[in-house]
Amino acid sequence: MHYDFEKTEKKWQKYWADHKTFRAETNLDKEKFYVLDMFPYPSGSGLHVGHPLGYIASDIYARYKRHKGFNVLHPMGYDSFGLPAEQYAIQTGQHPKNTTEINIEGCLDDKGNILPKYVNDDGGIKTAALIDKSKPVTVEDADYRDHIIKGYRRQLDQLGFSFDWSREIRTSDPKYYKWTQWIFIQLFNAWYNTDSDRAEDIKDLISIFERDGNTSVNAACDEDTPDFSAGDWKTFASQKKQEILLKYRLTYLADAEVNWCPALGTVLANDEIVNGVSERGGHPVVRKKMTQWMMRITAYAQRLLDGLDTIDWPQPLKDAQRNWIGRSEGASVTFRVLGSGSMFIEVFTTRPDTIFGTSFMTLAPEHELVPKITTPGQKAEVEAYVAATTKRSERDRMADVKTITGAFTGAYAEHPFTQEPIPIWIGDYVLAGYGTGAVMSVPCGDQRDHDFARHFGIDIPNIFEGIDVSEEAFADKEKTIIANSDFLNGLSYRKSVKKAIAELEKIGHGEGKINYRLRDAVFSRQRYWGEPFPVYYVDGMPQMIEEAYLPLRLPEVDKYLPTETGEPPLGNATEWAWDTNRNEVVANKKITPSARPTDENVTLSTHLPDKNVTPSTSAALGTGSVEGSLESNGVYPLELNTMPGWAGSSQYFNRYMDPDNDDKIFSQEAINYWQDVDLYIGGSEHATGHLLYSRFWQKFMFDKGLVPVDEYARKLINQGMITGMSAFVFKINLVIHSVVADGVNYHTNHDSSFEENVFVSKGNMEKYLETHDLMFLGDKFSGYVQHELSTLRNQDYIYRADYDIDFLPIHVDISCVNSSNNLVIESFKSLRPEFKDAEFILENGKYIVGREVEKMSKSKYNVVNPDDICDEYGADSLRLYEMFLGPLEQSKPWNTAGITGVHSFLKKLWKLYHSGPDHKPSPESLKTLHKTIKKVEEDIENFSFNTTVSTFMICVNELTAQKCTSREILEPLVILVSPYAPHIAEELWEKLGHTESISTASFPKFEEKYLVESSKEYPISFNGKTRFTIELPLDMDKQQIEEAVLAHERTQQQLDGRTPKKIIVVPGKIVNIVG
RNA sequence: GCCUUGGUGGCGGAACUGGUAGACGCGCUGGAUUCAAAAUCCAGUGUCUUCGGACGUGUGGGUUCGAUUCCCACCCAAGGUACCA
Repeated sequence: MHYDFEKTEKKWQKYWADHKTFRAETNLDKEKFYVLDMFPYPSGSGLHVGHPLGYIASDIYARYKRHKGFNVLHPMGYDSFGLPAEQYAIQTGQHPKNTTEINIEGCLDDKGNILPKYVNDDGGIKTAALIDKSKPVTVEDADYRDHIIKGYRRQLDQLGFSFDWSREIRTSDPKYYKWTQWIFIQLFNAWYNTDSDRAEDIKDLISIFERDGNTSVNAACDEDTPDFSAGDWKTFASQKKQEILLKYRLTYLADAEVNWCPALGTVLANDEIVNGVSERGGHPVVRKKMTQWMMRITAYAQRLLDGLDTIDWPQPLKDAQRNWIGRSEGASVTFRVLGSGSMFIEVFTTRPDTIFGTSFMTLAPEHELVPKITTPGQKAEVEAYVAATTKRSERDRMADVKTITGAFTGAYAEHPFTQEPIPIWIGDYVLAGYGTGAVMSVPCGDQRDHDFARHFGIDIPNIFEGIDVSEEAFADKEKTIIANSDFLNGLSYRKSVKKAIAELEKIGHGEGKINYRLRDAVFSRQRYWGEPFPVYYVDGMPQMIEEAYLPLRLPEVDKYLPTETGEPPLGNATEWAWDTNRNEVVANKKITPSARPTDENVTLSTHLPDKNVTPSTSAALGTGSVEGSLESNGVYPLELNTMPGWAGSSQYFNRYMDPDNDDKIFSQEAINYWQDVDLYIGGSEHATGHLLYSRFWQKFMFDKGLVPVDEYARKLINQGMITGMSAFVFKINLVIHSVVADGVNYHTNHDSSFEENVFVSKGNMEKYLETHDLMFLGDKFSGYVQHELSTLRNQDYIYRADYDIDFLPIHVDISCVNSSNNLVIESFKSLRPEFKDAEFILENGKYIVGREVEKMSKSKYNVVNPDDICDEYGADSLRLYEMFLGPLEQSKPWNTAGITGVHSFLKKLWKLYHSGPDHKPSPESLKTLHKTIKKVEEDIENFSFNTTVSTFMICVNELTAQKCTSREILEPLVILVSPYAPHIAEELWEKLGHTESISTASFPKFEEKYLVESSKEYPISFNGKTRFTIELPLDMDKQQIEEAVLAHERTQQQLDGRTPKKIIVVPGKIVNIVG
C-alpha cells in the first residue's frame, strides 16, 4: 500500500471540516491557549511559499497544545480593507467589495469549475476573477484555471491548518467595522488624566471644568489649550466648549502638518513613509497643513514604553518601538528675548548641565517667534532663508545634512543665570516638529552646534575641565567634569544635571522634562475602501452617531477617485448625510440649507489661526445649523474621510473571542476566559505600525475596564522571510565610441550600440570579464564589433575608436531553469515573447543562468506557488519542508529541490506502519522513541521546529533499521508527528484502529528509564584535541577512569614516552590529558 | 553615524548551562536493481596529507585543561533608524 498523499489529505481536510474538529468553545474546565497569526490582506496574486511559513509554525504549536490538553483558540480572518482593491476599482470600476470577496473565496466551485456568476453572457470570464488581466479567457479554454483567482481560503485550506473558521472576521464587513467605529466613539468620549494615568470619561472632565475650570487639570491635551476658570467655562458658547473639549479627547480633529502624497491623493502616517517617499508606490510626500482626525497616542507614550518590559517580544522589535517612542530625559529651559518685554523662547535639552556653554540659540525656520523677533536690519536675510527652506522638500532636507545653513535674526536672548545676551539664529538643522523647535546651542558639547558655530564664526566657550573643544565637540557624559559654570564647577554629569535643574526651577526658568519623539497619529485617509467615520458635522463641529445606529455603512459611489473639487472619494456619494431625527443616512440634498458646504465656510477655523488649512474635507467641515435653530431640519453632512488601514487590525484579536456578538464588541465571559493572545506570529514589518497602535488601543480598552490585561500578546515571534532564488540571463550591452578630431578640438561620439538581444552564458561572461577576449561572446557579435571598429578607424576624421561591453542581468522565470541552472531556452522564449528572436551564447552546449537570493516577487520572476508544491508533494511535505528549511525567525532561501528529503521521510514513515504485525518493542526501539519524545517536546517549546524534523528523520531511520513494528512505539510516534504532518498522522492513527481524530490525543510521556545507559564512549583528548574514544562503564569514578585511560595502549602511543602534566576527568563527559 | 541580528562544508543548516564541530537533509561520487529511465536501496563525501597525521566555525588577541560557545578589538552582511537637541 503506497502513500497516496493526495487522497489522504483531501479525506482528512473534509473530515475536519465536516466534524468541526477545531471549533473552539469557552470551556471553563480546560485551560485556554490562544494562538494567533497576523491576518492577511487578501491580494489578488494569492500566496507564495513564503506566506504560509508563520501559519505553519503557529498551526504546529496550536496542534501541539491540543495534544497537551489545552483548549486552543486558533482563528483566522482577513484584513480586507486596503489600497490595492481600491486602485483596482479606480482602474476597472469593479466594486472593491467584489474583488475582495473573489480574492478570498476564489471563483471556482469545489470541483474546480468557474462559478456561473463570474461568467459573462459571451462565455468570457469577468475580469475581477482573473489573476492575469492581460489574458481574457473563456470557460471553454482548457487552461483557464491558470488565469483564475483560486482564493485565499482555498489556498489556506489545502495546507491543512487547524483554524476555527467559524470565528472568521473581515475588517471590511459592516458587522465587524461596526465595532471599529464603536471604539472610535469611545476614544472620542475619553480624555487622558495624567494624575490617575489612565483614560477617563469626557463627562468627568466637563464636570471638572464646570467646578474648577481647567487650571488644576493634569491631562494630555493640545499645546495651545488656553487656561480658563469655572466661570469662564460657563460663559462659553456650546461651539467654544466643543472646541476646547476637542483639545482633550483621545481622538480629535486638528489641523496638523501631515504627510500628503499627491500621487495617492491621501495623507500617510509616519510609518507609511520610507526614505521620504510613500511605502506603497514610492511616490513623493510633502508636508501640508490639513484638518484631520488624530489619535492622541502620545498620552500613552510612557505606558507603551513600560509595557515592553512585561512582554516576551523579539529584542529588535522592542528596540524599534523604543526608538520610535524616543523618550529622552532632560529639562525645558526658557530664555527671555531681550528688549521684547515678555517674549520667551522655550527649549528642550538633554544636557542642562552644559547651560553655561550656551553661546547662541537656534530656532527652526518655521518657529512662530521668528517673524516677531527679527530686527529690521536682518529681516531681508531671514525672510529669504525661511523662504528657501520652505521650498526645499523634506527629502532634499534629509538628503543634504552636511551643508550648514542659517541666518542671524538680530535678536538676543538673556542667559537665565549670567544675564549675558545670547544671539538668536535660525537654522534648518533644528526641526520644527521635535521638542519645541528651538535649541540652546552649546558648541562645545554638541557636534551640530559646533559645526554651526564654526561655520558662522560664533564663540565656542569651553565648560569642560581638561578637554580641548576647539576642533570637536565633547559629548562623553561619563568623562564630563564641568568648569567655568558658576555653581556647577567641578561636578560630574549626573550631579550637575540635577543641580542645574534645581537652580532653574528656583529662578522659574525651567524644569526637569521628559520629551518623546512619538507624535500623535493621523487617523484620516482620503480613500474609499476603509471604515467610514461615525461622524456628522453640526455647525462645523463633529458629532458622533449614536451607538445604536451603527454600523454606518460605506456609501455607493460612481467613481473611486477624489471629486473635482478635491474632496475624498466619499464626496462622490449622493446619499451621504445623516438625518438626526430618523437616525439614518439620507440624500445629501436634504441637508439643512445652512449646513451645506459653501466656499466661504469650509474651514473650522475659529480656533485655527492658520490660513493655509486645506479644505480637504470641505463637506465635512461645513457649517451646520446651531442646535435649536429654527431652520434646522436635522440633516447634516457626514464625514468624507475614512479610517486608515491599522484601524481594523487594532482590536481584531479580541473580537475573535466572540465574533458574532451584535450587542457588544465581545462579552465579558469570553474576554475573561480567553484573556489574551499566548502566542502571536507575524512579520517584523509591523513593528512601528500595527504592533504599536494595537497596544495603544488595548491599553485604552483596559482603562475602560473592557479587557482584563493591558498587553494583549504575551509572546510574539517574527517569522523570517523565505527568499527566492532569482535567475538571470546576461544581455550584452555594447557601446562603441570614437574620438573625433575636427582640426581644433577633440570630442567623443557614442557612435553605435548593438541592438540585438544576445545573452551570454554565465561562464562565458566570466571568462570574457577575465580575458576581455571577444571570442567568448560568439562569432556573430564579435564579428559585428570588429567590423564597426574597422569601419570607424578607416575614417580620416576619427582619432580613436574603442568599445565598452557590460552585461545587463535580466530576470528569467525560475520555471525555465532546471536544478543544474540550465536555461530551457524554448520555455523562456515562449514566456517572454519580447525575446523570441534572442540569441544565446552557450557554454558546453548549455546556457547557465546566474542565481541570486532576492525577495520573492512577481516582478523578479522567482515566485514559487504553494499550490504547485502541494500538487506534487502534498501539504504534509510542504509543511515539514518549510519548517526544516531553518530557524523560524531567520530569513532563508527557498530551494524546491530539497523537498525530496522530507517527502521520502514521509514515505519511510508510511512504510513503518505497513510492514508487519504488532510485536513487543525492543529496548532499542523504546530508547529511540523516548529520546525522540524528549527532544521533540523541548524543541517545540523552544520553537525550534527545524530540529524537530531532523529528530523525526533520525527516529524513523532508527526504527526502520530496528525493523520495529510495535504498536507501543508507533502509536506515540504518530502523535509526535501529528502537529507537523497532520494528514498522514490521522491516516496512520486510523490504521492503528482509532475511530476518533488524533487531534486531541494526549501527548506521549517521556520516561527517563528507557534512556539509562551503563557505559559511555569517552572521548580521549590530548591538550583539548580529541584523538580517540574508549568505552568505559558509567559507574567508574574519576580515579578508575584515569587509570583505565592511562593503561590504554593508544594513550601510551599518543604520549610517546612523555609523562602527562595533568589529567582532567569529567565523568560521563570527557577525559583530557595535558602535557 | 547609531541600534539590532547574524557570519560554521558545494548549499540549507546542527551542536544542551564551555566538553568528540559539521547532526539531519539537499547536492555530488561510486555501486546494486532495471532492456532503459524514474523510483528505491547500499557505501562514501570539511580541507590538506609524506596516510603517521596536520589544519579547520569572518579576522586578530585574551581567559581556560579544553572555546563555534565567554571577554576585548576589528572586518563583512542583512534589517531598523537618523541633523531627536
